[in-house]
Amino acid sequence: MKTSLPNNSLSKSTRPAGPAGTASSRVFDHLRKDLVGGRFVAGEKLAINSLKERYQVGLSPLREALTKLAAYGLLVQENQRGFRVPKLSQDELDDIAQMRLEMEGMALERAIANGDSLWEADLLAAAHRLKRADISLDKGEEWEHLHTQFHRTLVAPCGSVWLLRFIEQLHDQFDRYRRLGPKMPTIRQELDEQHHQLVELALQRDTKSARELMDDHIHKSYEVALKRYQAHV
Amino acid sequence: MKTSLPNNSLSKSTRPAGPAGTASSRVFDHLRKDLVGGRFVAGEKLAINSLKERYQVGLSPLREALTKLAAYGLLVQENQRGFRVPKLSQDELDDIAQMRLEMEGMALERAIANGDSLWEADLLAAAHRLKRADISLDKGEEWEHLHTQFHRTLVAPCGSVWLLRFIEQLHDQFDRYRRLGPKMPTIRQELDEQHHQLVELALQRDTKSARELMDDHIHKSYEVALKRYQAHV
DNA sequence: GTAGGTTAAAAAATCGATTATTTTATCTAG
DNA sequence: CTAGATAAAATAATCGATTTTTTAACCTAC
Repeated sequence: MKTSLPNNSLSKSTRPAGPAGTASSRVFDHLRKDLVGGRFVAGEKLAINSLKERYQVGLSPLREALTKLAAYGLLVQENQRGFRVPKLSQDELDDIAQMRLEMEGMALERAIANGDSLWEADLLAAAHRLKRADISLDKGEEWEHLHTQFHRTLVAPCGSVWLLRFIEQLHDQFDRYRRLGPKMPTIRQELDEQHHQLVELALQRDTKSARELMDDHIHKSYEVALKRYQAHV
Repeated sequence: MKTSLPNNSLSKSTRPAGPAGTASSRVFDHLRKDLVGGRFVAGEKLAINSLKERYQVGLSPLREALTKLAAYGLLVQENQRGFRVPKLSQDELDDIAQMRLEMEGMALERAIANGDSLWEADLLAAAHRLKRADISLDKGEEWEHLHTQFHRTLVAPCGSVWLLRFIEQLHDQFDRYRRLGPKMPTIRQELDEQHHQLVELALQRDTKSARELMDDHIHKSYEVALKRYQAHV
């Protein structure tokens, strides 16, 4: 039972829906960002007609995007009564964090076992870009994007398409909590320090220490997210 | 960091779309069954217009269902060129099986730790129903449904909504391979034997043995699925 | 006043037709 | 013949209007 590498995903079809994509995929991307970034209040019912204006699309592509987001877990769909933003709860945050612990730990170990020198280069690059964005005052979503990208790169060569897929989904869910409230540069830098240590340990192929650090990293992030959630309620 | 219990899911909104559900959710359920049951050939491009007739719905609900299935991983959507049934590959089968090993093992251990006496009763009932369906000649999808139900019950009290969700998704994916070709009652009974042993070990709270058996069970299923895949190619 | 029922307004879901894009078939120049 | 361009057909995506269902407002009878 060996492991696989590339193949399908939500991504190929829907993510890089830049200027060329369909209306549906563009709204999907946009809404996804907005939901993860906390631009809707948890529990809120979505008024489809205002979304139509907000995102400048017709009903059909909008509904398709909402449907997809519901299947992905960023929305809840109730038959005959539309879509709403999922509520937040500590129980769920705990669940998400614990799953991240298990799955990203597993993925990191495998990535260290499989990753080649191209990966090493990508990793260094991703960490560097992240640090840069950290220093310069963050305009827009730049840091968030690079942060996501860094974690993605870290586990990319784990060899399991499904594991990567689940991890991505969990990240989106986790960020709904972590990104409550305003950004805190102090914490950001503290976590960023760990990012660099992670790269070091990965390059040294020190699986055990890397995993321990990853656990710690997720735990720290969890504490941040939890504080924000509690402050937010 | 404790664990959570109930909450959201794809299920609440979309699964129990019996007679009352929307057209979209009914087609979703139906298509999901058909895809998992292998009634479409892997790689095939779906002709939306024939699906419209086959499932007796209009374009909008049909497209919503297809979109949702793509987000769920049972279809692939390519911008501007519709939907197709994902290809099968041994790499992917290996990936899915390995992920099942990890995740269902984890879930089973947690379920044994958390499950109460109601769970014990449910488990016995589910195993019994499955055995009955096994004996009587299988008309329709009865056995498949009870089998799914059994495995769902087994891990139900694991305490993680997300873990359950991922496992369900992996099961659907796995079944695309396992259910290639005609049903084999012999193998079915052999696996069913393990189901009963699993119940026994779970009731005894013998975590270690239960997990080992679960690993073995998944491994056996994997070999069945692999044989079918190879015969199918 | 309040439970139960009726009606009006709002929202969700679906349909049928239109528009945009891709695919296939056909043509033409080299 | 064949590569590349062009036109026609097929398919995908989107729009606007209609139908269905839910929600809210308003009665009426106890």
